[in-house]
Amino acid sequence: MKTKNEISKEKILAIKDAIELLSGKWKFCILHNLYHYQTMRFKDLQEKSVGITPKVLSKELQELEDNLLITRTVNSTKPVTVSYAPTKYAEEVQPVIDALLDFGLKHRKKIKEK
Amino acid sequence: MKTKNEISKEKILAIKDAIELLSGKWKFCILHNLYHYQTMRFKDLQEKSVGITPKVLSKELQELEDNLLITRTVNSTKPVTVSYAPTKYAEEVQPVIDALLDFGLKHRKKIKEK
DNA sequence: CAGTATCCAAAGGGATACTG
DNA sequence: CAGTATCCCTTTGGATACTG
Repeated sequence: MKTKNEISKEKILAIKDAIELLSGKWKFCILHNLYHYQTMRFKDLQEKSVGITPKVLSKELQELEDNLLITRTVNSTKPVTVSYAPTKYAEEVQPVIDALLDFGLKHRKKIKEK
Repeated sequence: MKTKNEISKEKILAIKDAIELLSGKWKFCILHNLYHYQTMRFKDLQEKSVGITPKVLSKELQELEDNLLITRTVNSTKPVTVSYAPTKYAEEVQPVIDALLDFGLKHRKKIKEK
């Protein structure tokens, strides 16, 4: 086995983190909707992400918030409403999405050829 | 809620596929090792992917092969050995890896700041 | 409206042992 | 050597009901 340039443990972890961040069943879908509408309430997200249950939606939103990709704002209305919006920082994931989309489209074609 | 350009169902699926493809706990690690060494045997992969069990390694390799990212070659030695190598097509995932790495590194810094 | 609580089924993955 | 077979635990996520 020949030896080329090694990739560091740090880099492996970084990639794993990035993958994990987008791996939830609905996470990408939520993120996409938020990019699209800019600001949405819990119920809006539930309706757009057809099939998601409140428990799961809540969990995924918390994780996205923990990762600083979205913000959660409580509005003093009656009854109280909550708005979710993508952060400025979330723009940093755009290149990842683009790369995933590009490869994903190619790959679907490729696999169909089999 | 304002309306911008919609993303198609097809695109959403493509992205989901791409994410799923890399989501296995060891898949990226295996792919990385194969890029690095070009060709490895089952046992080599097991040793380099510290902690993986043969059952899981076998499964992940099959999935990568199904997705045309690696090839599996049986060598007529005694005892029989098997070589795994990345395909030419596997180069197409490189931009995805790069984007994931780039974001992942930024993200790890960002999260530490919290 | 925006969640939380509970229960449950399926999938992912580890440990260990075995086989051609 | 290159896997398979079995068992089992943890995680993920769906269904349903309930609360401030």
